[in-house]
Amino acid sequence: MIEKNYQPADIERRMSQIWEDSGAFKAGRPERKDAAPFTIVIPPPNVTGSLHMGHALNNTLQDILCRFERMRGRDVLWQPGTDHAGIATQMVVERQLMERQEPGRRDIGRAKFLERVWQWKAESGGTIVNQLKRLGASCDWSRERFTMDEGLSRAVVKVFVELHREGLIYKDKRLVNWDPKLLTAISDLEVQQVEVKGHLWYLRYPIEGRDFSPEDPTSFIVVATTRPETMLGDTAVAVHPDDERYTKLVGQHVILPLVGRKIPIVADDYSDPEKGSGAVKVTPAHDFNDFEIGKRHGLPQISVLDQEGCLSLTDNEDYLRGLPEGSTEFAAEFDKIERFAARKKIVARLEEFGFLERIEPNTHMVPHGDRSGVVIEPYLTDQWYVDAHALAQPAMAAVRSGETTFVPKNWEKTYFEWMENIQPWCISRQLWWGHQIPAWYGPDGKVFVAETEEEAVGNALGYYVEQEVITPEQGHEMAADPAKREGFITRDEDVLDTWFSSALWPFSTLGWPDDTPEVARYYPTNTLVTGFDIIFFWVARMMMMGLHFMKEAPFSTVYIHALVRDEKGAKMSKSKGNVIDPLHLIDKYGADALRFTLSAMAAQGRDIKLAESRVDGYRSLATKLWNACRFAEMNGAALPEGFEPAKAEQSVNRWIMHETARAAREVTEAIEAYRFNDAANAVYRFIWNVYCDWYIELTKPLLMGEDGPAKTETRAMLAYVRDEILKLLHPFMPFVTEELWAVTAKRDGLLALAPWPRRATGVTAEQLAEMAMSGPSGEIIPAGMIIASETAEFSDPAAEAEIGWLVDLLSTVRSVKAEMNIPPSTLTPLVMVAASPETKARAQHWSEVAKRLARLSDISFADTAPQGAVQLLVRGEVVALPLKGVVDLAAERGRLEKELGKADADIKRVDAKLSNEKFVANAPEELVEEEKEKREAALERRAKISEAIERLKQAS
RNA sequence: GGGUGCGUAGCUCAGCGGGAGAGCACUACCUUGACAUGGUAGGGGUCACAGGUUCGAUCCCUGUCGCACCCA
Repeated sequence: MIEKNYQPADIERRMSQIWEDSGAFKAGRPERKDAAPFTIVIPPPNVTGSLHMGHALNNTLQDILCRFERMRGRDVLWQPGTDHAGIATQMVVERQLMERQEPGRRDIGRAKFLERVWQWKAESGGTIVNQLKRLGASCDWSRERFTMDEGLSRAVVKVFVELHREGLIYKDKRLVNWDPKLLTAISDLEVQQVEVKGHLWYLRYPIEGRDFSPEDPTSFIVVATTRPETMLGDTAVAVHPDDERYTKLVGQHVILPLVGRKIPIVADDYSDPEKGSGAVKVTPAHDFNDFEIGKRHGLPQISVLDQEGCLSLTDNEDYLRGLPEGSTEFAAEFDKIERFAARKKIVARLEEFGFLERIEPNTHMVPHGDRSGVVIEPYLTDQWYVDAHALAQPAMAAVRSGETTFVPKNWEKTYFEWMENIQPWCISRQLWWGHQIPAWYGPDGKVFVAETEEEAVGNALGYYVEQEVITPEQGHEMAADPAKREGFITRDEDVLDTWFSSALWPFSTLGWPDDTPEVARYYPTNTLVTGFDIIFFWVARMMMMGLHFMKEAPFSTVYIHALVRDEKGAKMSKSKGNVIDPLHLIDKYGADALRFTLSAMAAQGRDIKLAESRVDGYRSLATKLWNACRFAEMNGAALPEGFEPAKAEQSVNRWIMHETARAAREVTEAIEAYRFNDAANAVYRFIWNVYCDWYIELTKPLLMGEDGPAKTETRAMLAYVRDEILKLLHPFMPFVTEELWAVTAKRDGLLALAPWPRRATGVTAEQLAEMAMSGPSGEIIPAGMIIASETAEFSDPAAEAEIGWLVDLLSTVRSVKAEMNIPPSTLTPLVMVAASPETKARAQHWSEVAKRLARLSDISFADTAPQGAVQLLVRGEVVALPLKGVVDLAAERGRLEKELGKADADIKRVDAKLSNEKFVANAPEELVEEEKEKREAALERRAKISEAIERLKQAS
């Protein structure tokens, strides 16, 4: 029995439980061992995360694909899990310690702190997973993975060691994006460029050998900078080689103000003559561009800041090297001043000595850490790098060759753009939470990389014994006792970038590096579904690692979906306060409504501006379906064993079969092409505008009439189409459909595992039959369901023409009656004028339906329209409503003349085309034919309308 | 500065060479045998602007204006 009201919250809770208990989403179902696998790995959300709209969209689309393919009989693995989110997680736990007024991270030490992180993970790490379940994500939850799992960690170590052995991972001293608050390097992609109203400071650098005077422009060169405090680390001044103002100065030197260092003036293209003074200061240790200039000109790199962004001068050998006498005083005075305070102080000092020419307001982009929010410092440090350039080559080739394709295709351009300009990937992070780098150092700093500590220590001790740094006896002792080697052999403290482990996700989750059956069966995966903002994070890196270690690209299709924005089109962000919480929408409208909304709006290549009213609107679809199913139930809808819908005799039943087949085709093809919005709209239209609006209305007389074969057939068809609808809608609205599936008939299996109305390509009819016959627990499924999957090719143009005529008739009559202001309660007679035998038969057959739906008292036939009747054209034939007395004849004449005008306009337009020689010559033949037919039809219409007007004249 | 995409009904969006559609909102009417979370009928758009290509442009090309995002 179907409940009276549709209550999503209740249904969703129950269905989640049923899916979980039945193991419906488990990959590797025995009865599908011969079926083609379909694999998707979830882009693992941060373990600290909670569901936002982006996740909701991303996972809805993945779920649609998975449920669709599962119903098509494939062995679906949707691999779920989370990533350990190094910085984010560490911050969460540190904050927690602070809030609880417990000792901080550094106080309790690394081991203890990591314990706390794991403890946190056990308590709160499952939030997002549970939220995904609420959304209805049909992942194989039994296979859930975490990037810090033992298995995945082994994969990370193996990959690191192998890449290191191949020279693709190395240690280097380069500039990194340094977060002075979190005290770690961060990735380019974790840096947000923020527009800041700053200044451009114009500084006078005295030219060597001339007497500096602010009054004498020949005694100095002016450089413009947005970061005056870095001037302490300047090692050159650059001018453009073609800039004639400075040609003579190239090769000369300037004396760095305050510091006293002698630095060269070099010619470099980087300097823009149009900007500032045309001369720039070069600080290789504090600016990415300057770093490159420095390399081109062999300049020293002088870092003047410490990890926390304070000036570091007194103990700084690089800084002090080559400075004149007395400069230590300045160093002592400015040492340890925080960078922004230092800026003020340095500018003041420069001004005091006449080195400051002027200050201009200047709006520019300043890098900020997206976690810490502080200004990021380009900072010179030793870090581990992956040779991304080398790994990118096969990754690009795979896309060029079509091994992997992007949908929509234009994202390939973004992918190539990024891959071609890829920089070495800095993978070390100065954090505790993450995969600690498997590298050990000896006393001389020599590095030993190995998969295990034993191996690394063994190698190291062997090496130092051989080098006679230690004796063999010492070596043995140290090997046996970690305490003895402490201080001699030390492990690298740093951990790896979270994305390093995420890059391995498509194969590490399947059990690699072990040789598991899952790796063999499910790799490479089929589709990756992700947002474009993650192309760089994810797609690129998984492609690199997948190709390098598995020799095959990790997925054949990358579907890039839109960003979900607020209804005004702004990106949702906490700071803007425009975030729409998907869980709030789920609570309010149900997960099904949210999912349907997101899919209906997921047009390719376009962002989703989400308005809550749309969700509300699509909830109505669930309600509508609910009530349609109630109607079917109340009217004895039942699918008898052996029912063959294709053999239905009633034209309305043949028509709905025709429409069902069409809908199934549309939905299937749209999902196959990742046109989720088209698929959603097709199923929406079919349910509401075909099944509910017409089929149910047209069959009411049959269903409520006397028992007989026609009624039996209609009851069967009502149930049959309902079931097909439940299937077609299931990927979009899994909860309500699964519930209705369960309550509308005695079923032998879940809807989630029922066969799709159209056969999957690559699955034979035999395979399908086999799958259909043995349900989840081996039970037998009625034959009707097998037929269901076979009849989707059904087509019946005759039935379509008949019902089409009926629909036109009813719509036209209703429209005119409304226009004439005839109250719906007034029943009026209808006269078919000079009806063809076919029309006459149809009219007789459908008279009861027509009378009810168009509020008619009677249908009769005549050779001519009665005097003073309203005359209508339905598919080329005249239908009259004798409304003499009810109708204002003048108004009716006005209406007809308007119609006549329309017909005339149509004829004129078509004539204009057809009389255009160029059109007839150039347009496709069938189009010209079409136009001719249009002309004929319009002429005929015009004649009938004229006739009607004549008749009306006679009446008045 | 470079790139990508977008300006279509009051709002949110489809469509994309052959006289424009949906949902919501709006108007009128309807407690008709599932559904008022409903039904029926309707109003509403020089498809941002200006050129060009074409027999024909909302759709293709160029430019302008406006908006958004990405990368410097």
